[in-house]
Amino acid sequence: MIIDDGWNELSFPAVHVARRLLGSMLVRDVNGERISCRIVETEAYDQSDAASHSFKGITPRTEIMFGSAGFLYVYFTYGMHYCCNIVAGAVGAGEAVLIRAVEPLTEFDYTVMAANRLGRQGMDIANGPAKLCQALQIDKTLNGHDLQSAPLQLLLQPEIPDTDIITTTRIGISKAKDQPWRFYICGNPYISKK
DNA sequence: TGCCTGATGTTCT
DNA sequence: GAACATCAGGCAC
Repeated sequence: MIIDDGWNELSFPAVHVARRLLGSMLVRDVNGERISCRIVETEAYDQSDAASHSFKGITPRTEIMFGSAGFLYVYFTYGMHYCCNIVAGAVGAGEAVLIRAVEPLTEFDYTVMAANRLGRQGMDIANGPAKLCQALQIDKTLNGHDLQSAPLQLLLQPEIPDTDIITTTRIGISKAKDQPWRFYICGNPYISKK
């Protein structure tokens, strides 16, 4: 099923896809409820990148990253957090885009996400890769999930103008820190703090 | 506001 | 056995 004519763009390089995904929507069905949110911050990773899980080649964990674009790569980190990526690039390229922050679209979405975050309030309910996974109840059971289908769908939206996108170096990593591969929507209050 | 630290499981060497 | 694409709480200033 083709949701959007732009879907094929996901097989472009991760740096392109990371920008393209800004403003797109994620729709999550969980516990009989539907949460909709907008992607406002991303980071690109590819195989040439020492900070990327794919840097050392295919392992049982990273094989999803080397698969088809448009699938979800979920990994567990720091013993207590999940982070989610959208696979990008050609098959075998080992590229992905880390979703760092989303914003709820409606009051209802905000309420459900805040509840998933154990009642946390304000702008920090999903402004971090582990936070948004908690808010949207994304865990390893969704690793390898096709984002064209429920219970988690990616809906591509018209491209955000370059003038509204801020590009910076990535945060929260120890290797390849200088790559300017973090992107967020200018002025959005839901992005990460660092 | 900013720094420090504890919590914790998976992955890889 | 160490590293890790993190987060939240506590403390000093």
